[in-house]
Amino acid sequence: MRLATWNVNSLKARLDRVLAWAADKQPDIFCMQETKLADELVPLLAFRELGYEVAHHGLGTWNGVGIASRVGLDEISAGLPSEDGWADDGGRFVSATCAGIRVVSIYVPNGRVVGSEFYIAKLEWLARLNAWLRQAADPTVPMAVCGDFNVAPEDIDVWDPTAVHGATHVSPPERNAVARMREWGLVDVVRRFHPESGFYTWWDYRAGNFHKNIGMRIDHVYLTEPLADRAVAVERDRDARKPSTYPGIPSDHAPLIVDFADAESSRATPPAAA
DNA sequence: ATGCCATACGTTGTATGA
Repeated sequence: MRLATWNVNSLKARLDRVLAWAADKQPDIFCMQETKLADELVPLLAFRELGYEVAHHGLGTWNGVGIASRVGLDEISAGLPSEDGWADDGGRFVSATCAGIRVVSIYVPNGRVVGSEFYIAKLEWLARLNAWLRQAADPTVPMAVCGDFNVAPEDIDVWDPTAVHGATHVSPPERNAVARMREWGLVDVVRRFHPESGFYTWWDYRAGNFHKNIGMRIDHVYLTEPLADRAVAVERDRDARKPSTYPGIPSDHAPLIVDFADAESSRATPPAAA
């Protein structure tokens, strides 16, 4: 079972590349962010040709998140709910159950500049996500929260912690919010498999930053323990960030891929050979 | 390293991103 997540930076502009990549990498569950599409403009037929159903939440122009699955797509929920009835209607949260896994695709607000109204809104959104975890989710149930968190959890996740524009993505309140997600019971599975520094998922388009590895690790796959225990490999597909590998211009983000052992294969006693 | 790029919207520019 293969799970992937990718900030595609416009599914409209990136469609050929995304489809070619999916056909090549064959994710069973494929979370996308920044589709920049309204729900009715999602190219469902193109995904269906590859065997995927798609759940999507987006208003168009900005944001937009989706989950493509070829292992079932049930209990679709769009928008981040909260106790007071507030829900994200900006296209930043969609969830569905796929092959017994609760899958969540998120696009956390950017925040722009520390202290700005956008930064406050980012912290509020992350607080609501934490509240949703504690109210509506269960750390003993297989769940994957995937997407563009717009937070680099540690200094090793950014090329220069002092140089980040406006100091967002690295500020203590943002990092604390993501730490609270881990404290609740989510595992940073990419870190578990790749403790090295400089394992980035985003590089600015400008100034050759990709080739100089001037970037940040801001896209994440956070798993509850029962699912993290099944993970056998984690790949960050740096090739997908290169112009030459797939059709069209690359996104400024690289995809993450997590491979899992089948639920049955973790049994203590393997099935008898046929 | 305050944008040299890329996107959307819409029209030769502005807003946004991280």
